Amino acid sequence: MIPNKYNPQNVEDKWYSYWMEHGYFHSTPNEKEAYTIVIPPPNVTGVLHMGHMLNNTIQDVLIRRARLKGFNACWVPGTDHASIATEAKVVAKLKSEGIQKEDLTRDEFLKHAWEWTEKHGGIILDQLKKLGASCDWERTAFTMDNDLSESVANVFVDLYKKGLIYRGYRMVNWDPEAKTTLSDEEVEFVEKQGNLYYINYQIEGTTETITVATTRPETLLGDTAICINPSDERFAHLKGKRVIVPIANRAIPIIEDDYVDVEFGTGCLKITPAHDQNDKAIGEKYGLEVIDILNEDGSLNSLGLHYEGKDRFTVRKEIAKELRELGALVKTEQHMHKVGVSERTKAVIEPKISVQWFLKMEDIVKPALDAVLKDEEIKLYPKHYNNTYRHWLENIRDWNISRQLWWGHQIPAFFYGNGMEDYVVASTKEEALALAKEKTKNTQLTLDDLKQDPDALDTWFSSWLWPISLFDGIKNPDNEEFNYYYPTNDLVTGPDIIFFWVARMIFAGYEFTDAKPFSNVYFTGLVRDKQRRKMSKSLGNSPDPIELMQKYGADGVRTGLLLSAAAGNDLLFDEELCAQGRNFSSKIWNAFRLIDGWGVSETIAQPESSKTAIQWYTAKFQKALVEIEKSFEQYRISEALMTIYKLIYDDFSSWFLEMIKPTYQQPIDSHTLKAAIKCLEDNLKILHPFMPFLTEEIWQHIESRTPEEALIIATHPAIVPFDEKIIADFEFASEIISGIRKIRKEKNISFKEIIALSVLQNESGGETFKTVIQKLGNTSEITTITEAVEGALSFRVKSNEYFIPIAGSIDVAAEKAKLEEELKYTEGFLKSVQKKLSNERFVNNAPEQVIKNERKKEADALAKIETLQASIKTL
RNA sequence: GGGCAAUUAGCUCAGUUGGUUCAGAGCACCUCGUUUACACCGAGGGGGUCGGGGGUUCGAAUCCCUCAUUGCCCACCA
Repeated sequence: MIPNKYNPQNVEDKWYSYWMEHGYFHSTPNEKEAYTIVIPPPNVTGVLHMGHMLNNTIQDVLIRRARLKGFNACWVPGTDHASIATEAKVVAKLKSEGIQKEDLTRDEFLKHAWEWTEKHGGIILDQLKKLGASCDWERTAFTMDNDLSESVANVFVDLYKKGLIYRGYRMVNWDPEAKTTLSDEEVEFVEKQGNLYYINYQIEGTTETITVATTRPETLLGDTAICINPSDERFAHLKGKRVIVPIANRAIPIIEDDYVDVEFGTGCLKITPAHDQNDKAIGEKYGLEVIDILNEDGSLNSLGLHYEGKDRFTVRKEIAKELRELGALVKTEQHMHKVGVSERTKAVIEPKISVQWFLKMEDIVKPALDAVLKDEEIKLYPKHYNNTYRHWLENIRDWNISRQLWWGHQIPAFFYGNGMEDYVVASTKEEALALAKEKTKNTQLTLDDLKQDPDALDTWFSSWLWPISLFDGIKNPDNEEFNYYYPTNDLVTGPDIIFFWVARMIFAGYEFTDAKPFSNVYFTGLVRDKQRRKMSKSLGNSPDPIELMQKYGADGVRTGLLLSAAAGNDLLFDEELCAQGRNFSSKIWNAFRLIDGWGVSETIAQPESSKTAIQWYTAKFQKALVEIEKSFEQYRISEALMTIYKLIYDDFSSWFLEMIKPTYQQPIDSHTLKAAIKCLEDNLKILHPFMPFLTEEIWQHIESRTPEEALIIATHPAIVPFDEKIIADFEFASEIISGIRKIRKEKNISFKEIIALSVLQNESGGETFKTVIQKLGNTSEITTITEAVEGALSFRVKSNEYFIPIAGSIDVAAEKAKLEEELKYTEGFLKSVQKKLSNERFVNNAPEQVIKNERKKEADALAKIETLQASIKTL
């Protein structure tokens, strides 16, 4: 009836459906305390990778544990529309069909995008089900759901009214590939080998030249000044003069500013306000003209003269060539520098001046700083992320929230005229009309006169509301669900989105709800391969999670991942880990089969050894429980799992079951069996968060249970006081058993052969386990003796000496050598202890307890030496 | 250029206020074992001068200084 091998494939789907069917994942507010997690929403069209596996396994462990501990556990799943990423995919797909985005209207494009979303969306959520994720699927959300979209619009309007959102003509990051602006956080810097070009500019009206060093010669067409340091003697005579821009043949002024570093390059800088952040600042300071020479796609416009229509990188090469031909290029040098690229498209970012929407950050971050750093309302794990967090918040700049994209939340600003200021901000077009009428005093305005800003909002401008908007806390802040589930408890995510998402959620929490969005943030590490390389599609080093789960079972993969996921460290993934997880499943399965196979007798008495075994395991289990609790408090989840792993593998299977195991084909007494099943069940409960499928399967095999008795909603074992002494005594006993086993092995004595054991006792230890030692060592009753046994094999535990007489001769010389070695070591040990004790300063300064311990060590060593010497003499 | 973290057994990591059990765990490795839950196993075993150097202390993996290496984050030097 019970299969020999545990087969996850047959079991996992069965239990997942069972749990779903009975609504165990679904949560509604009740009298219990809530425990809430919101999922970091994966990209709607994404597929599951190992990072998701780790992340969501941890969340599921936390949620399942909370459920067992009696909380009303609610894990809200969902997906993110991922503006840039999804739009890029749709554009690429259309392109492959010969359709250009530019040829479509916004509505047509969005129709394609929604089709794409519906086709690919949610795959990842189904994959999470395979993992066992116990999300409340009835709450599944999407950042572009109506409610969530309305929340975004409302928040925009609110911030605008508060004066925190403004429209500004600023230098922003331009992605020529995606043709949109990006926030500073979406730009990453990569080191690239480039050239430093030394270019001569002729001083107007002379033949003299001045040399400028630049990495971007193509921007020379947009130059509107040359800048020198006012204290630079070399150029003193050029002050107030003008230079001719090569190729463009325009005259531009030479200006002076301290900003210029005399040491770098030629000490002379060309100023292109349209294409460089610093140049723009200088340009504004000196009222310089702005000449923007680039198109949206990074090609040159008509101001690029004969280079019009050519890409900026092509122009860079060609312009260098032309300058060389003109004799204006003095030299080029290789130059390593950091180049900003788009986090999404990897295109080199172009600084560009344009009118965009910004969110003022200065005030909004204030409560978020204290919440984490001062009040510890929100705790980050590992804690050192506090530093990163602080640094970012203290140096934050205004957030550019507008994107020149269609896929996303369209900005709720409506233009009624062509002027910069001819707009109103409102969450609906109707409200906008009313506002516009009021503002313009023009009652003739109609809806058709209003044109909504075509831009969409940054994706993160919706996800920062996630923990709030999921419970409708923006539009309807007093609703029951929001009051019940919010603030959420734990957030599990990667440190790579600490700025994008985590920090901004904290801002939003305090700004819109006056409360923290969550209490704890657990940052997982990155999943890498064995060689520490990041997992990536291009390297092909990322295993398919679904295949892994088919091979090792979801429980096996979960366990494998978590076993090596030390808190806050990167995880070096190795398929071997999953094998370890699967082996652990088998081990538990077999332990269950053993117990299940025992016949039971109501009449036979409970052996002493079994009684002891149960007392001991009960204590041991409690001790583990305390450790596990502590590990969870610190989010050391891998340590908690390891504690359970060792408890079940070593203490339960290797020791406990062997202690109580009846002789072959004999029944077990009913007391012991009952207790053993109770122990097994407790094991299943604490393991369930990690290995939900296997544990539920065994749980239901043990006896038939009603849906109300399912393991997933069972009651977690409580921590109660336990007997420390019996645990210590077992340690002693286990050393005796090991000693016996070692001798059996060395001398090739079969385990079936009963041996006699006697002890020369100097200290107590292992007494409680007398019958256990007999059973597991297969020895006769242990006799206490007063003199060493001649011609017997011996071993020592602490200062006790144990003897096993064996038939036939023993190798006296070898035994003697062994004993002498042990003696030598003990004498050395004694010497070091005595040296310590004879040091007056040690005796005077060390705490009493420490000295007492040293004295005990000394006494033990002396006793041991005595027994060793006696044994050697006997030989 | 600034900041943070790490460096302990072949690998991945524990090591809480310096002092029993402080040199540990899991995996890997070696030996033996087809014993009646499990070879996806059992029993036993080997393996580290705690990155280098210096200092504080009776005592340092643990505290201080310094150097080295690695990783991460941040920063407008053309």
